[in-house]
Amino acid sequence: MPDDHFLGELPWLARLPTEDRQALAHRARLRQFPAGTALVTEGSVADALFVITEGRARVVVSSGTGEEATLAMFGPGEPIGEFSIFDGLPRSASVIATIETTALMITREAVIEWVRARPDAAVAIIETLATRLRRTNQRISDLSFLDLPHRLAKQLVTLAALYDIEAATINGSVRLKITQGELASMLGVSRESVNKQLNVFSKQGLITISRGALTLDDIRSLREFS
Amino acid sequence: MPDDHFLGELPWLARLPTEDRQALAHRARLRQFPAGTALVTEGSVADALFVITEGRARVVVSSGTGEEATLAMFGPGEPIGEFSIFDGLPRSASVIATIETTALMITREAVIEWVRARPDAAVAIIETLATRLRRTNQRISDLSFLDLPHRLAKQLVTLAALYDIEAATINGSVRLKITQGELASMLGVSRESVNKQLNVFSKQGLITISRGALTLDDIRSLREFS
DNA sequence: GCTCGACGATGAAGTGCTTCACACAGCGTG
DNA sequence: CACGCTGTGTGAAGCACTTCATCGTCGAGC
Repeated sequence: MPDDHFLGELPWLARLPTEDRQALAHRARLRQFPAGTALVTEGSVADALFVITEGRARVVVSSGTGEEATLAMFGPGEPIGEFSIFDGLPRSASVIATIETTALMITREAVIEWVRARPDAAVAIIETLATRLRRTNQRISDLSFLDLPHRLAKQLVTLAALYDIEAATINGSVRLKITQGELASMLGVSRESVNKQLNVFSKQGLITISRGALTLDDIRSLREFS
Repeated sequence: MPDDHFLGELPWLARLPTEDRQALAHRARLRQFPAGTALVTEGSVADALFVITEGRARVVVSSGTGEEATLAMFGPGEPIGEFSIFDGLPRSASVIATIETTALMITREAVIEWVRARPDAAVAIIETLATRLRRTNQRISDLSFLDLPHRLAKQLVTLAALYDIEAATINGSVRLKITQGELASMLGVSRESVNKQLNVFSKQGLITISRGALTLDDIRSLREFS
């Protein structure tokens, strides 16, 4: 049985009584997703909610012509697919594990039933949706106000904060396991542009580039640049 | 006292029992906002939720350098500031009435108290947040996949659908009361670019341009173009 | 062990949008 | 009525990013 301890650590559930969390944990099943596989696929009907326990996943939409844009990145503790659960509409995006990922899966009926009986839980969910909406709005304003160099710097700093929890933080520098193509998809620009700007940062000594990964050497400078 | 009838017509409240709606209406106060005035201002603390009864408002964020981007447009029936109410964080954007607008104002405490006692209401709010999140995500993917002409066409069609409810729909054509500058701010491009593309549409006979307004003459063509 | 695909690097050419500069029309107001 | 403000119209120049083309490199799989 999936541990209730984990659910207890989630900020958005922490203040609920233990018995409530247990009731939810009771109905959850732990599932594994190898890197590159989809937790949910665009267009399908929402039949479950996921909570990542380990790993990382990205939310992607794809255009008609095969391009894809990354809407968000999720790490441990973050719920996925909350809203498709509630409004019953087909999933508006796919969620793909970028690395080996495990997630708690809770069926739609279980969640709805659980929430209906617990107003406080509903408020908790409203809050997560609220912060998500804030983030998304922030992204839109970034897209319209900031140029590539600043968006890239900001994204790197944000990712660093996300990774910080688990990834190796050696001597103030953070290593991000991410490809330039993935970054491009997050920023809404071409892979080549990302590459060129990364090399600029690299020459400034802010980062070092390696295959499939980046090391942020001077996060402070990156942050104040962004 | 603000009418409960109006609340009853809101899709996201319609299925609640009348007494619940009345309880909410009881705590609401009707307020007027002349065109150009702010219902809420960026950075302030959220102390109330608004539901537009008449008029229209746009959600704007402003960059440091005075530019502004429009995140969303809201018409009658749509709740504003739901999430700042719940997460307690300062408002992340301003909401400005584009035309004379009246809205029901309900204090933060009243809403929270009301929701806590009504799980179904919470679910209703979750649903509105969900659809809003969908819209926002859609916007991001539009921003990264579509160029100006297509985004513009799409925006016009969307606005037409919004206005359709109330505005004059004469002979299949819809008149939008909006300036080119406002459109530019919604699309994240310059006013000049919007102007040029509008003239292209105009020469194609799809729209006619007038001061402070547009008339969509061939919505079907616009829609299939977008 | 060799091939193939994914990833990174880089330059040249093209383009979509911006910025700037200005001109003009409608409309409210002193 | 003249003035100013707001909104529209338009061209020239600039630039940020794209597209295309090519190359090197690493790692995985037959």
